[in-house]
Amino acid sequence: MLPAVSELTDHLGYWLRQVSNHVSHSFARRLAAKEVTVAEWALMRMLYGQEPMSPSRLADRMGLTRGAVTRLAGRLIAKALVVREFCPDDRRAQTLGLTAKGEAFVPELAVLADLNDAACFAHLSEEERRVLELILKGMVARLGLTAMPVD
Amino acid sequence: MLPAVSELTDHLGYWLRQVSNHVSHSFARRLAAKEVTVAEWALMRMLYGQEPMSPSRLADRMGLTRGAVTRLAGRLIAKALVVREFCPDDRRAQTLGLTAKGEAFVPELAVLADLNDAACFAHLSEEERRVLELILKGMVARLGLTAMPVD
DNA sequence: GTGCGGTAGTTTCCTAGTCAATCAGATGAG
DNA sequence: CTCATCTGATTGACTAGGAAACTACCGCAC
Repeated sequence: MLPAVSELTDHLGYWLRQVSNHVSHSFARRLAAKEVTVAEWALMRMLYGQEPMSPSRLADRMGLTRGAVTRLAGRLIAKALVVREFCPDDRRAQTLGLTAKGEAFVPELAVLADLNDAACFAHLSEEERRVLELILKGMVARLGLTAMPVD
Repeated sequence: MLPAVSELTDHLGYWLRQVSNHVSHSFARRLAAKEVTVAEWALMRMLYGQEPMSPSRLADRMGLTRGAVTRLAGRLIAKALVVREFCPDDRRAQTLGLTAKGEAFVPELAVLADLNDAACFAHLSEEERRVLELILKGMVARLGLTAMPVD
């Protein structure tokens, strides 16, 4: 007889992951129609309405390594959505900002984010949404999470 | 003046992802101490206490492609945690099952899963946990999710 | 001014997925 | 029978990220 072992479904983490994955994949599919990935969206949204920002700062905020941001920024620059600018006063440093094209694109993508969230949580009652938000925000505060999740 | 655009933090999906990522990464770190990845754990847990099962079936249940399962199984076979057996009646087909070593390992890893879940949700009240579970399970049912989340 | 430690960004190598092409074997229509 | 078609598994090409080594540069102690 095998030792009894907890079921995967005994864990809240299991259900959380299941739902979170669904929401993210659903969003990824919507973004794909505009040929944008979730990470690209996240970076662009970070820059929207902000002063241009260093890759390191973006890496911190997005919870990515600097290497990942180098590559991600490279892809966005190739699409002419982001510009890299070198700092005159510190020749190591650079700054990333949205191009006009990128800036015009963000509101369009934000609509998809709104739609996705609305669709995914549509069947929850107002009360359920409120409670879920409270619990999740409470956990983030308690766990001391600061970086924005990309993966 | 730029068009106003919803904040990332306006979306429930944002908070969900943040928490879900934390829980998963925390679990991944625990598993790493035993040199196991989350995907490896998931596959082993699928096989525990079951008849050996085809890679295709595992792929369906885990929400991975068959190609991914081929590779994942390869890694577990290399660690002698899983065995591949060829079906005598259909020479295309095979079946994956736990080795004795793999079977003995699962309960040990299940403890880590329990610990992780307990730690991550420790500060929620009994009531909050109950409500969270209800909401998440309701969403899974509503969204018709069946595959187990791995990524 | 020289050199040393720290910092900014890049690059290389690795892991782990996907998708699509492929191979081998089963199966059924004629 | 036999051949087209379907199915199970594998493989190759590609994507995206992490870790750590590497490059270039700043700034400070002396």
